Amino acid sequence: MDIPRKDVHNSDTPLLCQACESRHRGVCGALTSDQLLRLSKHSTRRSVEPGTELVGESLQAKSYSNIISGVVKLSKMMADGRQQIVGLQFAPDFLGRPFRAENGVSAEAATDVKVCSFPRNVIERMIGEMPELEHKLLEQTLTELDEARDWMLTLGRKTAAEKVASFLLLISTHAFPDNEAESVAFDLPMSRVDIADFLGLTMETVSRQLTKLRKDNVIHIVNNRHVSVPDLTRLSDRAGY
Amino acid sequence: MDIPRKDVHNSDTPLLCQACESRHRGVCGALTSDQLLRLSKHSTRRSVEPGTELVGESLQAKSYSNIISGVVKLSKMMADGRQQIVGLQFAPDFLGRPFRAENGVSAEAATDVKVCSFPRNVIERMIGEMPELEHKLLEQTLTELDEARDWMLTLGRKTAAEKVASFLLLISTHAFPDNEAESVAFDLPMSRVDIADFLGLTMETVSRQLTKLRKDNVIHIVNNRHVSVPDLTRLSDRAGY
DNA sequence: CGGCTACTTGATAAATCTCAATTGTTGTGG
DNA sequence: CCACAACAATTGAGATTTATCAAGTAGCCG
Repeated sequence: MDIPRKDVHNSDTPLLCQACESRHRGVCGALTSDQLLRLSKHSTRRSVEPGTELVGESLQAKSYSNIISGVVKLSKMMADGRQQIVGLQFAPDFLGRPFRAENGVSAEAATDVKVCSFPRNVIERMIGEMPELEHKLLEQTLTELDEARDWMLTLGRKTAAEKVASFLLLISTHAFPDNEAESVAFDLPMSRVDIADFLGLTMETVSRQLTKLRKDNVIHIVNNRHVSVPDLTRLSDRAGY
Repeated sequence: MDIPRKDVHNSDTPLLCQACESRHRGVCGALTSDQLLRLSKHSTRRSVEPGTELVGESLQAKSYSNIISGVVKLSKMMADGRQQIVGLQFAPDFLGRPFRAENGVSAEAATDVKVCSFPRNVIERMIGEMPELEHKLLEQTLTELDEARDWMLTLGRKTAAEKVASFLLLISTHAFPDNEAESVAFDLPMSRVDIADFLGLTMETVSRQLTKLRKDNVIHIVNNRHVSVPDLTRLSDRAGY
């Protein structure tokens, strides 16, 4: 995106952060240059491929991350293998559960993902010292709670057709948060199986509903992943709003 | 209820709060006597009947509440009347969404409910001044998010039989948070229709699944509302855990 | 081009919903 | 205390939606 501008007045902002697309968004937006410097001493950036587990059993418990780009899926699994995706996270969301062991939620990269990670103890210390940081976290958590509850309505009360339309609408709005136009186009960040696991359906049902939307010209699909929506209002109607 | 007891050592704790069953739980646990005093100057207690709307269009936007006793259901409704209950709240939960207009969630007393309410602006000012209060809110919000995600798994992936068992288990554990015994008995806080709206089912399906659990001696029901569970492990098995 | 995987499509089965009738519970007035 | 009305819950039969199982097709990568 933006190339970092030289800024003498901010020469103490860490280089890594100057180049970060999320510098002013997400939790880092709450930090001063000094604080960023402290944090960046312990931060590491990495890019991961789709399918990489970011929180689970492996490398998670000791670190928190900011999502810089890409989509992360949060999911839960039952003993017999049934799976439910309980949330999608986009940049600049914060990844990781402060003050608590993860509650059986695992996080996995859905697309190529870039994250900036910090050790758990550094973050927790800073949270204790900086009310503003905790405030940002509360805001994000409240947003996630709203989204979770919206999705509960989708899972519990919508038909398969409405669910699939709701999913497409969700991706439309999150891919371009301030899109005002009536049409959009995007790549689906996940497979039919993942979509089914997010909607509480089977892959086949998802596929059939996509076909129906396609036949009704509500959407166009090329190469299975690329979707264009000529009229968001019509999609929204199909989603039950 | 209780008549406030005189307590010389806490003579500066407001009488109202001394008598409050939730004094040391929930968000008030974060407050000192001084702070409680300030808050209690503006607080009002009331008891409401089942069905009373606590947050919605009416008396909500300007106040927050602590639940002192009873069960509150949070729900969402679609334009055509389909309804989904997206959460249940028990004492000493905090009721109301700080820093934000309610996101289409309405709160209604499921049982007889007692609440202690505060004006919005007083709470928001205190939150700004007291990091500890915000921390408590973050903790509660994280807990609610965990519960919402657990329920998403139930809504999306469990069978009707597992859903009904999950509901009974949820009530069992929340009615007696630190029950260690293997059996419990309680009154259901809501009707079959409400249970169906919580589980994303119809009333008839809920009824049939309760009958099945009853015939299998996993539960006993008297007068439609009173349930006893002789063996929580068996119920838990039925819930898919 | 060939092989692998993801996706689509079709036929059938299973779960859940809908509609309708019946039973049970609670509260009221005599 | 009983009879009755009003409401809540159960039960049954049939319709509908979605899942399951089984091919078949398309896109992707060597």
